[in-house]
Amino acid sequence: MPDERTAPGSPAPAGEGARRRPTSADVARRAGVSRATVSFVLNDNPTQRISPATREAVLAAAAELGYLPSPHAAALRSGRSKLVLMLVPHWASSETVMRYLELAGSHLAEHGLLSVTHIERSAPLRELLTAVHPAAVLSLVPLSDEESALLAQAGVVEVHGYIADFPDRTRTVTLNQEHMGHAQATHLVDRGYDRLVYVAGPEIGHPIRPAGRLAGARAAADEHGVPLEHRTYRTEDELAALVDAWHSSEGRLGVCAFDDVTALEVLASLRTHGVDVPGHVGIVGMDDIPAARFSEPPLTTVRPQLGPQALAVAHATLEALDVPFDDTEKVASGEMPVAAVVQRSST
Amino acid sequence: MPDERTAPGSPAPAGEGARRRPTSADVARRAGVSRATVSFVLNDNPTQRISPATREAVLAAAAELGYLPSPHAAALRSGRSKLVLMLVPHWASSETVMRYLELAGSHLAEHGLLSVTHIERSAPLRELLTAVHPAAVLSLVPLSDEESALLAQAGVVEVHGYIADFPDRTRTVTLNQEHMGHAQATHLVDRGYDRLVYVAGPEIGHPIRPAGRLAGARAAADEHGVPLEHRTYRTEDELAALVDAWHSSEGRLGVCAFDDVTALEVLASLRTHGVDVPGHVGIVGMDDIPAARFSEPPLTTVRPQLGPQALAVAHATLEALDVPFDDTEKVASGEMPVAAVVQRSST
DNA sequence: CTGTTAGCGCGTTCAC
DNA sequence: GTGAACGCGCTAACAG
Repeated sequence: MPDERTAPGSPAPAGEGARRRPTSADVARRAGVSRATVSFVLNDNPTQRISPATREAVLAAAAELGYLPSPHAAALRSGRSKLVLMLVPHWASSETVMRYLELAGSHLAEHGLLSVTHIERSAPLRELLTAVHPAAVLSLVPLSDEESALLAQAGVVEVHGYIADFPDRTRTVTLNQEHMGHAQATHLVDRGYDRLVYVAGPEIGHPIRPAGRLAGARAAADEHGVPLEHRTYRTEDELAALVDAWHSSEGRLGVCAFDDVTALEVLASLRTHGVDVPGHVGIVGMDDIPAARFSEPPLTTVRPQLGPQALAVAHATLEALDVPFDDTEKVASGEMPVAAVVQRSST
Repeated sequence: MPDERTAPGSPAPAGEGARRRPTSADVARRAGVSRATVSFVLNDNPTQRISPATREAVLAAAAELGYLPSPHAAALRSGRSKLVLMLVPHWASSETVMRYLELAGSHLAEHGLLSVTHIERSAPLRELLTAVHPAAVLSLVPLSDEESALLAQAGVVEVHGYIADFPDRTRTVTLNQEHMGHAQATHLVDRGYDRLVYVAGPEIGHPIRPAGRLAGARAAADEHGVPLEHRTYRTEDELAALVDAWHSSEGRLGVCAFDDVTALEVLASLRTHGVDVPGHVGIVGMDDIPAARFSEPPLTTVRPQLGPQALAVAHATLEALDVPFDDTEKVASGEMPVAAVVQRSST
């Protein structure tokens, strides 16, 4: 690691777009008042009375200078920042997850909390905390004990908004995986499939295990007295073998796929083998990706309900930070309606 | 808004994880040295000689206390932060874009810059700058004049890493759209299609216009003396009409689709109409989404090369911040190899 | 009432 | 190796 500080190559680091940011002192000077007054006006401090005249003068000066209070100074003084840091594992940066974070971020913004996302991998948490000091960290996956300790020491509140089933910690909201499998299986049973299979392909680079979804599907199968098997495949050939067996089986088989991409792969194999879909075999995916609409036949799928989840995690964050919020619409994290079947053909 | 501060529900808001963060003064006390010494040791300040003994003492004390320097105090003092804020419009939070940001973030991290992402929509930039004061802002889309002015006033460097063709500003790196269309058209011509169509569907919620990609496709068509038409559809019926016309046309028609989802939709319609793909009509998508592998037939597509783009934008950022970097691998932004054809069947 | 002075919070850095 | 000042916004104590 060539640890050259200021390389000889760059002679004058000045000049850059680095114009000095106007400070409250600048505003005070321009308005002909003290810095304290500026602060009182700009923060609408109710413990102080300021004449409309000076008030106007200060606001005008601030506007003309394009004054922005320094987050550093403010946070340093008050000890609390308005920032929420969302931690996303790099394998989870999907569109769905991003929409989830966006929704949660909107809710937090309504309560004065700004949120930014860090896609983990580029730098360890310890280093990250060297650059930002958020009021809270919202993690989509469990944090290690070291990381938790780090946050505790830094006085940063820890909130968990899991996108998969992980062991609960304090302040945990989880996108319930059981519901997903349950919805898939129920849909298939309702459509008259009298035998179920839960299928997962090779997991490519993410640690979400089918266990939760499978358990949900199994529960639904049990409720209806329908048998359910669990199958996985690692290669195209293994998948072909599965499909082959299904082809020559009796009755109507319902397939719950781990996700839409898996479902599309299975569906492709079913086509290749000339299996009658949805007549002999029915299949349901999970996620409702755009491509699901255009397969042959179009894929039935289950869409996660991100709205309630996002709201719940936002509430958990607000609560942890002692920010008051209207809890009439508070969502019970245990009863979140996380999945709904999207009706399409294919079954 | 019921502005109750400490809700009756939570009796003792104390005890929270809010233990006071240890400061450099704490470390100094514990090590029996001055705060200045602590700073020198922890920053490996080369202008100061510290005896190994004190050095050890300081490091030990810091470790025992779990000391983390406050980013606020550091930034306040030094005037510069190590943070890069990436701005993503909410319509662009796709997997591809996230991978792009992740790659750029990794490069920046190698040079001591930490990056966080803000998905625009939840809060305006002005408010955001109230919570974080980054050294640079990296935006994926053009900023408004107000926003630019805001950043300039705040002394924040502005870098553009466009994911589509937008008018260039200073420090702009663009994921060249022409290359994409060019690659699609070239592939089709190479496969013997003697007539081309560029197709775009209804754009759903994003402002990326096909113009650049279309122009690239046209250029490729011209190079080979092949005619190219531009077609758009808004509804399924309009698409059906297009496909119908193609069905009864002469020769071999090559279709360049705006993106993979569009391609899959067109492909579905081609199937419905019984068009011979890839015999009579060939089609190429753009993006290489996972689902492309499982359509009927599997979709040929073009994958954007994010690596060079990410590297280029990271370099642009480092340059703007006067951070020295090894520019032997510097990428010329004008000549970025942004697209490569992924071989599949279908054509 | 209206506004000012002074000092804090924390890490960095200059001068001794 | 240390003392002290600094960067910037907030607010308790105080004066007009």
